[in-house]
Amino acid sequence: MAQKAIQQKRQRRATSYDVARMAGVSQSAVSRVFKAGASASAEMRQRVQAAAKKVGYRPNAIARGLITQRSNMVAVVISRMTNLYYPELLVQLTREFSHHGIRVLLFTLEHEGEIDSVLEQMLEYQVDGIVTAAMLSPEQLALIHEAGIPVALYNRRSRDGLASAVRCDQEEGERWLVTQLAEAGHRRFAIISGPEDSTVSLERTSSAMQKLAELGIADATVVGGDYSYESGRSALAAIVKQLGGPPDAVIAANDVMAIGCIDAARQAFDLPVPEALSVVGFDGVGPAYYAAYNLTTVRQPVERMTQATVALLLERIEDPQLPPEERIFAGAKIAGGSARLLT
Amino acid sequence: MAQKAIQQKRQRRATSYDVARMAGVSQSAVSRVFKAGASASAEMRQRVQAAAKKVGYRPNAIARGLITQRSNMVAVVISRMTNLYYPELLVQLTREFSHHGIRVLLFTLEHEGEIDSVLEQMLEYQVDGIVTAAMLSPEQLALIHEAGIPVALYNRRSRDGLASAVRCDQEEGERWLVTQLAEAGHRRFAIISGPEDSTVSLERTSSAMQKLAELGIADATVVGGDYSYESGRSALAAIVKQLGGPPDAVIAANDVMAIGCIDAARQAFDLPVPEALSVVGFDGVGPAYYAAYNLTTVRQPVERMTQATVALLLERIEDPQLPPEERIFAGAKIAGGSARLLT
DNA sequence: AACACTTTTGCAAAAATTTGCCGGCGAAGG
DNA sequence: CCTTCGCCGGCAAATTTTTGCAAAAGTGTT
Repeated sequence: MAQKAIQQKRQRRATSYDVARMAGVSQSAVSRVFKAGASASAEMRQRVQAAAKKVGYRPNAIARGLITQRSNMVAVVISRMTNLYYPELLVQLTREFSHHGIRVLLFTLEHEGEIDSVLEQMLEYQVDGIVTAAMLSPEQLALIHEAGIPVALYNRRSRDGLASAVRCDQEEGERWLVTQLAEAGHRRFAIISGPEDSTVSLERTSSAMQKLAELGIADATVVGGDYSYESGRSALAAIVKQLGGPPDAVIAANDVMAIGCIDAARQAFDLPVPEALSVVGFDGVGPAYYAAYNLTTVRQPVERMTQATVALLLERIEDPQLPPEERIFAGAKIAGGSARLLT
Repeated sequence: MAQKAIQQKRQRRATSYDVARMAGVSQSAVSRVFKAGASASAEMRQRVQAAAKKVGYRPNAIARGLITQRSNMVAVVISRMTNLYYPELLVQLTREFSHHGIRVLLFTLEHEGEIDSVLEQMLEYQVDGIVTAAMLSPEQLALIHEAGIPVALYNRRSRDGLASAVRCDQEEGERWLVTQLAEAGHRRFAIISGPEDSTVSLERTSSAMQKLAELGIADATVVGGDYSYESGRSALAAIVKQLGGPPDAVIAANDVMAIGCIDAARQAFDLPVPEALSVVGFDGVGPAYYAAYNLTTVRQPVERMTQATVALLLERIEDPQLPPEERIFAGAKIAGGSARLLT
């Protein structure tokens, strides 16, 4: 009743032992040949590499991770929104990390509640570090800190100094936008905010309002959006309704809503932009530069920010004693054409 | 000369042994408690879980992967373009995989050459499967197949039957677009293609040309683009120059170039769209629906496609004997308003 | 040839799990 | 009371590497 051939379910991958046997050396010799700075004679190197090529040997990163206590993986956590508004972020992060021999384990968040399970998973996988563009609670940060894993927050403030942070100076950006608008004579302002649970949106809107107040403009109308195009459109309708007419300027918490607002102004309200209504955004995403919008906005220097994120995290992986650090980048001020400005 | 305190560089994580000692059971008992369907008495389960919580124990996925020969990770390979044009893809893939207890190891490609090193890395990390939205050469596919790792191609044809594939029926989509345009009376056609090394673009343009030929329209002008907004703009200029005037309709290989083309038409050439020029795209990305463009296009059913991708791959991870499969999804036909169509 | 070196290489332990096997134990059946 | 059965839990092997230690081999100097 013997089976014709016992089909191995998955052919065994060649291990360093196989290579060693074939090359007539010890297993540790094989290991040393594949380890960068280890000592091995030219001849042995030769023999081992030949044998390795023949059997298609490749060191097993999992086993290496187990013994060295370094997985060479970092976790990157993004939310749906993050990816939608900075599609480049992931590509750049991944590329930058890979230049340093680090792989990216990706986690995405749909709802806030998911984060605990995601956190659990990251820790199980022994990631060497964590980059997060989503909100972590102080408890969660503490848990990670406890585990001795360095964290870099992307576009979030590090409240309790347990994590490094890289962010764009949104306050300065909003102040610039408001100042420019005010100097050009705009008086009736409306603000379209982002989702309530977005700290990014909160910071942008409150910075704008603060600057408005400083300039003696206190009665800006605020309506809530959710960062989406559609919400930018409907926000303008809500604003017009509340004000009984169009404002002079709309400050949107991101570019996509600003674009929605512009489309609504032109289409639904017959308000030419910027002649009858100025609209400004924030981010500097691709569509902001489309000729139809040519947005007045502040662009985040995503590339420099990701580089800083990676650098900060790698330093702290090398030396866990290093204290957290915060790096703030000025946004690029884009005058654009969606707002009437002086000069 | 003794140091005050030997600072441990990274506090040792608790292992199953620690938990076992604390709970007064064997290490294998701990393992069984954390393994889903394993037998363990209620009392022991209790004790172990209490001890685990106390010391903050978490199973080590790396060690587990080593012994079970399953990393529970899949590699996802995207290129810069992929991410820029389907920012949702990654989020959805990751979410879908995570529902099945699988983590995503992300690899991004900048240049074609990188893929060999990336491939090497994926194999070293013992991924259970691979999803790629970038081109793999037959040799590379063969190499992966050799290693016994199932592959799912996203929006690519599986040429030699070594990999499963999920794709959008671009041919049918382009034929629909061309037919609609022709029936509405357009005669002078221009095509903006994508990058030369994009199989996606190649398929789209050649399908469109083929259908044009079928309808007796043979002399469509083709100019090359690179999928970018800017290239859509300049492509229109090139077309007008070549034709000595505007065509009746432009078929762009993707939405972003279609948008660039529309902006160029309106701004640089004073051609109202769709009155003086019809423009169609492909993909159904976010900006395509902005009121300023309201693109006539074919939308890829990204969500259903990612679900199919994940399902296909998981099946083949469970049972490597399963033959590759190809799943083709019809695109959603969006009549839009950037082209003059009948009805 | 003896000595003091350095470089190379093998041995074996260690990393944290999973899992086959087997013994113990209580319950059920005869 | 003795078997039989099933469940539970311990033992120990296995997974693939890295690396400290020590032996071996090589180099150069007197």
